[in-house]
Amino acid sequence: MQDYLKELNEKQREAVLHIDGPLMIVAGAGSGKTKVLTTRIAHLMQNGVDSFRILALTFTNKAAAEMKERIEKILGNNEARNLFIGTFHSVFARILRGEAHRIGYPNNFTIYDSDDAKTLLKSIIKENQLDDKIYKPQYVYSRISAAKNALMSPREYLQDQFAQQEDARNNRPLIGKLYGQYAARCFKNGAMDFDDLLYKMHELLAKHPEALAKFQHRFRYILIDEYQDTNMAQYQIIKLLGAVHENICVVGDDAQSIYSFRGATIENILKFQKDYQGTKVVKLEQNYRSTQTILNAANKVISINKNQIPKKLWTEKSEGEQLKLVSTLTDNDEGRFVADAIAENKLRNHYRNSDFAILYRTNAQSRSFEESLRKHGIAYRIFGGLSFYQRKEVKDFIAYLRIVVNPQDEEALKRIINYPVRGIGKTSLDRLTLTANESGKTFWDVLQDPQSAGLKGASATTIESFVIMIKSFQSMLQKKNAYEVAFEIGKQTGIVKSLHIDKSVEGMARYENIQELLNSIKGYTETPDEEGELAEDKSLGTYLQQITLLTDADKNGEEDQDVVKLMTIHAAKGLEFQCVFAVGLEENIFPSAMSLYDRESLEEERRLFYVVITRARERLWISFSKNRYRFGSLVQNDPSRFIDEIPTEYMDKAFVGLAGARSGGHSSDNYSRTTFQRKETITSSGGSGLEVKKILEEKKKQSFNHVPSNDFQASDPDSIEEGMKVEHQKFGVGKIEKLEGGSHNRIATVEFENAGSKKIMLSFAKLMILS
DNA sequence: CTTTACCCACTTTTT
DNA sequence: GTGGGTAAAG
Repeated sequence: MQDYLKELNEKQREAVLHIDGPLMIVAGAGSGKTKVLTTRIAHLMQNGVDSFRILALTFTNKAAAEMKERIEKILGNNEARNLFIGTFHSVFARILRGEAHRIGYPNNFTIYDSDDAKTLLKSIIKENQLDDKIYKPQYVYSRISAAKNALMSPREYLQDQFAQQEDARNNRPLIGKLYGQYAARCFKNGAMDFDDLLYKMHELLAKHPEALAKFQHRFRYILIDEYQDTNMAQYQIIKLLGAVHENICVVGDDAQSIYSFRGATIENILKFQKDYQGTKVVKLEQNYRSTQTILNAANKVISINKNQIPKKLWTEKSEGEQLKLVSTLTDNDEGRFVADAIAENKLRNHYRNSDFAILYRTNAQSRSFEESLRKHGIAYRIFGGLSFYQRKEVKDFIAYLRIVVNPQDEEALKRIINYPVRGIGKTSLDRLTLTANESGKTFWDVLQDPQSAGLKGASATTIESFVIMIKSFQSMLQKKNAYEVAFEIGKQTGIVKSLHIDKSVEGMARYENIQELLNSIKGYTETPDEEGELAEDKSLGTYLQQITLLTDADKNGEEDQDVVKLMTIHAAKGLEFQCVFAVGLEENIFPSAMSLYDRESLEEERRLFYVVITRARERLWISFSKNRYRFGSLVQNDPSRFIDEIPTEYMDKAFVGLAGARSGGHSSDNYSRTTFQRKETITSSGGSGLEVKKILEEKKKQSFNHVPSNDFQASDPDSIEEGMKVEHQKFGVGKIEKLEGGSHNRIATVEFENAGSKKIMLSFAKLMILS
């Protein structure tokens, strides 16, 4: 038996050894899914399958890169380079780059990211003289996206009763019309949006038998990661590609399906067996990641969902620590708690920064953690959010490159026609657009002849010189490489110079970003071609298509840095960490306010909760805050309903204070209540930075740094009386000032020597009577 | 045509 | 708190 097979358990081996015919692997969280996938590919190659004939599709560039790397390791040679591994979007973009002419697109088509798409939609909405408060670009875009993901053309959309009714009911009956105009404009601009990469790929295969045959032949073995996240379009493409040989292997976990908002449907995983007769099904249920306790909690939570493939994760690992439930008064306190806990656990349990992850529901929640980590001097990195290539200055610069490659690209043109300011204003622009739309010419064509749009004098001449400049860049492309052209653009437009002069903090950051962009182009042009890449070249066009599909999370090379990682739960899927902070567990945030009204989306939120729990190997904190700033004003939320779904036996509630008490009535479960509230003393005191720091340090001491005495033992709460001297595990020594309330929820006001005055619920707090 | 000053809507999650 | 869009002033 080959070495690589010895490292697998029985089930995993079963999956790897299956070579021909459809295979579905139901892989629970942490069950070694990537290992199986990579080992199976290596095994195929060991058994004589040509590496050029294997296609593996993932959802993130990172997952693809990791797979490639691991296969290389198993094989110990360069054969893995020939594999076709990538995201759905990047693989299809690459294929379309070679085949686009068949469907009437230029091969150097532009890829619109969602910003470009929304900008274009906005102008179309305006042109139709519709109110963009009713026809919100975002909303229209998501409707169009849904249509494309369901492989519905504009014409079909207009004929589809369900879609029409839906739009009529929402008082937006013209979406179908907008969809048609949008698609036409994209086509005219030589541009595809993200969804088009799937939609057009399907069109290519469905309408062009010779192309279909070519790729059916080329890809003898197809593997798909995260199958539960595929949508209709992806499903149909795979079906077409695999129709002849049916050597399709899908890996998925219905419990981790969290992308239905993007058109993903669990249906795909559920109907796989029906579509492919004789599918072999392998279930991977042994978890190699988390402790027993974490797994128990996760199993319990997910069992509440109705729709799922039954499975039960188990582990040989030890029980481990309880989950720690934390409540704080404000979001800033939450940030401080997490930073404190990281500092403490690094010392006490010898963790490194990189062992920690802070995972939240929305990107906007990162702020308080950034602040507190910075104050503690703990290195961190935020993943997600705005990608480098989406920053304004970078996009502006890239717009020039886009024009040079594809002058039909109207969005890019409009973006930079007056950047830097050269005196082509709104009035001229409107005229040009109007003329272009009326004559059916492209925007670029109209620019060639500004007089035809009724422009004369200064505006006409500036446009003429703009066109000449762009044309000179285009001709440069013949003789010079991408980097040299980009450099010239930066120089001749004056962009680089003007950013260099700007000495404000933002200005300097922008300058650096442009330099980084130039460096990245340089790096790209100078890296030699990889062997076996299909239709791969080092042109500017390829570069542009690639970077549009890049996310911030994909930035490589910085992975081994010892930093705390901050990201959304979505972004954390597929990753694991020793210690995880699941933060912001509050109603309206997690579960999100948008998901509260139907079972389906609430179950998806619960799967998201399942995902965050199962990211943790050893320790897991779950935190919520009573108050939180949103849009600059304070809002209050109840603790998330999901907290109640974890059995109390798995939870340590030592960090839950009065601050977390429910205000609503549906509390079924009491949290232990050691008081954990602190008054905000430093908010707007206007003191110097140094003073603020001092106060912060003082506060830190007060709240966490008391080490309980060795013989600490909680006394019977009923025997506590006013005036007694007591010790608290966290707050230290204090004196009982006052007792209130009845026998079951007596509240004591305690004056602590170091921590100030606290209100404490006696039935839950652990106090030891000293005298 | 460009700059400035206010106003508002904005927060799910991403290739 | 922010960023983008609009209206009025320069």
